[in-house]
Amino acid sequence: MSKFRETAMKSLSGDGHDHVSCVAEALQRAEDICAARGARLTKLRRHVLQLIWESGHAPIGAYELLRRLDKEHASAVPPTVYRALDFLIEQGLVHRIESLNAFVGCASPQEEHVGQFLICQSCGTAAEMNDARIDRAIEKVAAELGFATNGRVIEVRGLCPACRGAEA
Amino acid sequence: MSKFRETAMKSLSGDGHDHVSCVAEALQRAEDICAARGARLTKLRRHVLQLIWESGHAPIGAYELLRRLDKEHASAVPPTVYRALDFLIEQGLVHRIESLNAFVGCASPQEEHVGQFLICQSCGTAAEMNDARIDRAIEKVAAELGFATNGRVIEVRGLCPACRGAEA
DNA sequence: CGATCTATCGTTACAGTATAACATTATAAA
DNA sequence: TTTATAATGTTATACTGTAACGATAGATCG
Repeated sequence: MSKFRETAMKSLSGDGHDHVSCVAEALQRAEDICAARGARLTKLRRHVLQLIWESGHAPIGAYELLRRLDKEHASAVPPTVYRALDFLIEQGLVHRIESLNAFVGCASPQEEHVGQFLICQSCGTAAEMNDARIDRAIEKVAAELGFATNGRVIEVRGLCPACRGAEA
Repeated sequence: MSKFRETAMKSLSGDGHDHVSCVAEALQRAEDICAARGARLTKLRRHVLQLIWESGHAPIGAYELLRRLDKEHASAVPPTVYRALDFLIEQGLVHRIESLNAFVGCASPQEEHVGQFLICQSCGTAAEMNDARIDRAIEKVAAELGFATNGRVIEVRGLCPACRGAEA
């Protein structure tokens, strides 16, 4: 398994990637984190989080979530999903990918971090780098200009190892 | 003048910032670049570019451009402005700010670069860093993961020196 | 020059993304 | 229980972006 895939699919089970367990683990982590904070991971919010993870490490749009939610939640409308997303993002369980208007599960919700993503243009997989060297480089340049940072968007497009190999 | 302002307002005239000249210089640069390439900077495209620069180093949305364009161009509709933006971006004269759905004039359209922005949440000013150290850090991490990069979004939110000072 | 080809622009319609505002229900706290 | 607060339901609408096709204007070539 490539380092890219390892990074994208952090909660891997052994060598392959058992995505069913991966989703289950992500949901369990979310339960634990919310319980510890007294935040309410309601049925609806949990369902949205599950759909995000079931998208398989590829960012998914709000309206696609809405379509999938609709199957078991007839009253779902845009505010339904956007409010759930607001909560999940606030709790650090989900990241928004600005360049795609889409959402992806956070790989390490327990740790403080901004999101730094590598996004494959072919398969759609997004891997969270969260590399301190990149953070430091940015902080350094910002500091040199007297700029106080307060959040950032780091989204790198390109091709993951698997899709590079598969090219004609 | 702070380094941030110097960076944001690269074509500064002396110590202060003569924005009228700044806009004129940006338009002249664009004329030159397009002429050299045989690209057609039409009246419409030039007008949109001018409106972007007249926004004063703060990113401006497509529909706000449309409203301003409308005053002298009654037939303007969304495709009018989006097509002009497509051209300007393709020519490297304008950058899109993904996290704001907005557009800003490129500070150095002659040089090859991706856009790296510091964006003040208070005054809206966007400064282009284009720092090679940040590029290198990102390329390094991507390479370690076997990821071939092909474009990126680097947008740092925060407070510029002037707005930090002005805080209560 | 006139015919032709292509890029640009006009025009209509619509798709996709996101939020405001207020009513209702469920949960927690007193 | 009563009360307060958080969450959800509901309707409507705002904002952002594109598809598709026709009309026009500039370039190219005989």
